[in-house]
Amino acid sequence: MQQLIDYIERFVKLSSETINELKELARLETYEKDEYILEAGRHCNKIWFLKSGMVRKYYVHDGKEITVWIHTENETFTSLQSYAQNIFSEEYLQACENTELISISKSDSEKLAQNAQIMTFVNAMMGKEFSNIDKHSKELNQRDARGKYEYLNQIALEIIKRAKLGHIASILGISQETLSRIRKF
Amino acid sequence: MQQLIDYIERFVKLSSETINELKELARLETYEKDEYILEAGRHCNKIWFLKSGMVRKYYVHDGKEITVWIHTENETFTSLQSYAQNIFSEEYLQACENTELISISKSDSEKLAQNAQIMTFVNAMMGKEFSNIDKHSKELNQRDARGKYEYLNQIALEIIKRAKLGHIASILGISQETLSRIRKF
DNA sequence: CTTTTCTTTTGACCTAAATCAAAAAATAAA
DNA sequence: TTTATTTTTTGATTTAGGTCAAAAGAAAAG
Repeated sequence: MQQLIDYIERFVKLSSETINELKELARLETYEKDEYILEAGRHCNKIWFLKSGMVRKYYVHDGKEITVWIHTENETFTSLQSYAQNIFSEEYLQACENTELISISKSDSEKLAQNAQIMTFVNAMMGKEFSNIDKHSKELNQRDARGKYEYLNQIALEIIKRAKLGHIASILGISQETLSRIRKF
Repeated sequence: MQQLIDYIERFVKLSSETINELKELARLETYEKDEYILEAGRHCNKIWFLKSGMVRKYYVHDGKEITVWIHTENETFTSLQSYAQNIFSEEYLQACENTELISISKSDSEKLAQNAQIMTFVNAMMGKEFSNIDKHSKELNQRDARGKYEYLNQIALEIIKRAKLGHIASILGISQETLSRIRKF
């Protein structure tokens, strides 16, 4: 839990009351490798903080799994469209390794929304998340296969080091054979 | 101005006080074809509502203009990274036609932020904008050239009808020759 | 350990789309 | 209008990266 507090305090200093509130609302969840945190067709009503392990976000298009992103330690994530707009998720969230998460449910986070410190954090986090997606989509849409790989290597080394080749290739929108060839120069 | 109010009321019903507040803060801006609304290297401290005309958002990469998106009537837009994080914009906003905008400056919108109705609208708008970028990046990253064109044709017919071929091709990340060939089947 | 299953690499081939170049069409300017 | 400029189309050629198939390596299961 301290890990989550440290993470939030990189955005905003928390009072001890806020910390206590957080501690009451946050839940520890553990998942085995390959277990689902969220499946498509369900409502996503949580935000998660990744304590340890790795989580893959993907959706299915024409029967093929398209990996959107892979999250590693000390990141927050959710299925944003479903969470923000109360619609069914099109995305799956699956543990790629044994994983520990801290979750805050939507109803609970709405209680926290009364708290200005938490709102500052949530806004900063959302702004950052938004900027990231905006940036990634630009970078990945314009570069060639090697350029995409180098970009990912710069901004998300953990993914490159730990994720499966096929999943990385899918994030980049290239075939895994091409990625394999890029890797050995 | 009524046009902006109608637009907002698609998200949230406004009281007459809120409408009056809005009317005081909002400014009408007009731009000639090719004029800049925002240039890279400057801070973006406004949100705009597009009353009439067309605005292209682009950035420069390796000396080439990369068109990110083109906005048409009844859309709101800003240079989000710059606006949200107070950093220099990497994006240009340029009128593609003679254009009328309604602008609200950041300091003014922070006054409006005291107003719960406005906050509901701002959050809904941001959520929608976010969802759009998220969706577009997925769609455009995975499809082939024809698929990308068909996607844009579905979701943004105005762009297809009114924007220059080269700009559309740039949004899709394909060459304008390829787009020209796709168009005549 | 062996065997089975899953993942990555390698090779051969093919296709979508980029590039280069020039003509045609459309728009703007004189 | 005629001329100049910009935009779009068309053709020829090249190439990055996809697909298919099989081998090699690694991990998991027996």
